[in-house]
Amino acid sequence: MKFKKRTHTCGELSELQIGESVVLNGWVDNRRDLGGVIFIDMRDRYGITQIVFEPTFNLQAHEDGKDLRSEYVISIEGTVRKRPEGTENVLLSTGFIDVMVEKITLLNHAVTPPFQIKDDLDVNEDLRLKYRYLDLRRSKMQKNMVMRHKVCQIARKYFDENSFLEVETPVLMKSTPEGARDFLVPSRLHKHKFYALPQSPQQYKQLLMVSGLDRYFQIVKCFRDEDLRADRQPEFTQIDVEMSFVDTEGVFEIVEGLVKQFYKEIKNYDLQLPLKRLPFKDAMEKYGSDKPNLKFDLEMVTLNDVFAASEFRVFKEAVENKGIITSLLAKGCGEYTRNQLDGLTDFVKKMGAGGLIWMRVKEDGLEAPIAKFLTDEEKQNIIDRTNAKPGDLVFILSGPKLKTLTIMGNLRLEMAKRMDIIPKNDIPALLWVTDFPLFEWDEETKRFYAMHHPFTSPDVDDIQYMESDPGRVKARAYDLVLDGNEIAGGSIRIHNSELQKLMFKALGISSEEAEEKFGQILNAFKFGAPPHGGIAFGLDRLVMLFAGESSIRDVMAFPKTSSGTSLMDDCPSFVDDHQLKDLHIKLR
RNA sequence: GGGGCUGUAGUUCAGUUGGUUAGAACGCCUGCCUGUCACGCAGGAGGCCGCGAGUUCGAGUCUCGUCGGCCCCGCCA
Repeated sequence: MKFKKRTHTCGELSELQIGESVVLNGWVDNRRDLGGVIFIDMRDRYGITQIVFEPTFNLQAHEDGKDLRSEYVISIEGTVRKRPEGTENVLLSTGFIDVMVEKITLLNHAVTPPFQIKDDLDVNEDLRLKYRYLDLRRSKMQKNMVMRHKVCQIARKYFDENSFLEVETPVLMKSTPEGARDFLVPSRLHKHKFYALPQSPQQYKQLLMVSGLDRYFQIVKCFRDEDLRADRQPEFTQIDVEMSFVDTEGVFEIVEGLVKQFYKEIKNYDLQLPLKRLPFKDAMEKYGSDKPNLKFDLEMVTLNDVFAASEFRVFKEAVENKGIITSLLAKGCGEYTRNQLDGLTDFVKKMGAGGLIWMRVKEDGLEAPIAKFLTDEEKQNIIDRTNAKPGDLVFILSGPKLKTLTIMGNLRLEMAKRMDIIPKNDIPALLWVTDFPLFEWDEETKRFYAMHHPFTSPDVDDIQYMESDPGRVKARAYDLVLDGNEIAGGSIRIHNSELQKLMFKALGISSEEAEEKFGQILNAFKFGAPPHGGIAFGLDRLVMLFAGESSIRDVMAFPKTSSGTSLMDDCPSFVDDHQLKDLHIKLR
């Protein structure tokens, strides 16, 4: 089919081109046939231009224009004309001109789409996902794709300017059962053996440091076979970074520079550096989260000392079991009904809390179901420590430390929503969470796991406790948190094979097992590994937050459903028997 | 693995206590209309009420199961 190359896109014509002959290619967006004259909004990625079919201007074009329908693909030749006085559309950048059509070429028909290609139309997400290629025609989705592209380009430019090399790492690699579940790929050439898709290029980027590449980055797909969430997909993209001869400060400096650049170019916002830092312990105790949302002012207060000698059984147990008693002050919520309080009790119980203690603050003190178990001094201390005023509500939770703090942290977020104290402005609440524990105790398997990953360096002062008291060892690990979302995480790594062996030992991994699973990295470290560290951004999450979306699906071109399927191409799917035979796989 | 929400024209939804022929808006089709831009006006087509059992004289509505979607907890080094 013959058609002319476009002279302009649908987003760029203005009064500057009045009188010019132009060619536009694009889609029929909206059609307004007034009988004597037909207006069509012609759409492409760049915008919308109104084209006009008028019989007095061109009789044949007007005849042809009658047959056009939504989403037809067309090429038109015409003349740019200033719109008549009073018919300008100020909502469109091209709204001061029309293109009077002289010739129209129909490039393709289109059946009526399953949903209208409009931004303000509510469509169920499953339908959008099934027809993702149509969903992506909507300008909102195109804006998101453009923003994602911009974030990548800003990162590439920034890293390039700072001497980072973009290096590709393998997608087929060895399975490392520490951490998330791997996606496995069966090997045809090697019977009964499997590749794994990377959860992150962690080991490769460390090996690149051993190679002396000094500064590496990669915008890279990662895969984790875990249950999904609004901000979690089985395959996702990281901006992966690693640097040699740096400590925590060196990583922070580079990352903060990048984040500043993001805000400058995407939000036109001047981010003040350095960013706030908060040790993990404080984050947990004040906000009940390792990714605290500091957009609003609401802090938890630990009350263990207040109840150190309490006779109230619940508190007494918490103190004796080295648990925690934490409180949250809900200002002005003293009038909450019993029904509301029961709802909040259910809320915390669902997360595993034994119950929720609440106290209404009155002029003459505390009113609460548990008041009779507390001394006057304890009551007064609660008021003083939480800074409660009459009309307020105090929540108290007690139990095992991390679990209880986490539940209170969720209650904090819930109360912030109910109290409507989360500002809707664009000012980012960015901070570093630092000093994570190196190890995390797992009740189920009764052993320590690496909280970050097994290559994370311990705090130098804590190495002495790695065997005797692993729980108190702090890691040189850090997360970057934006408005309550973890957008990046990293650490200074171990670069010494002896320390790495000690780490594996502390994790209960035998030297044989370590050799088998991580032999390459232990071996590499013997050959002069430089001190190094790095970080990885969750690109999807970052773009989601920049775009103001609440799901990363809306910033991914072809995402999966929350059960990990693709409604568009219907995967995962069954495969032919001969494929399985090639792979030496028998299904049960 | 657990909890919650959800499924009715192409789309978004309404549908009363279980009761006649399941409605609205948008979209689609036809006709009229020369300055619309959510064009307007007139007319029309369009339904396996996700699927399967059950209760009932009678089920979109009640019960059970099942499939899909969304959100959360666990999980996510």
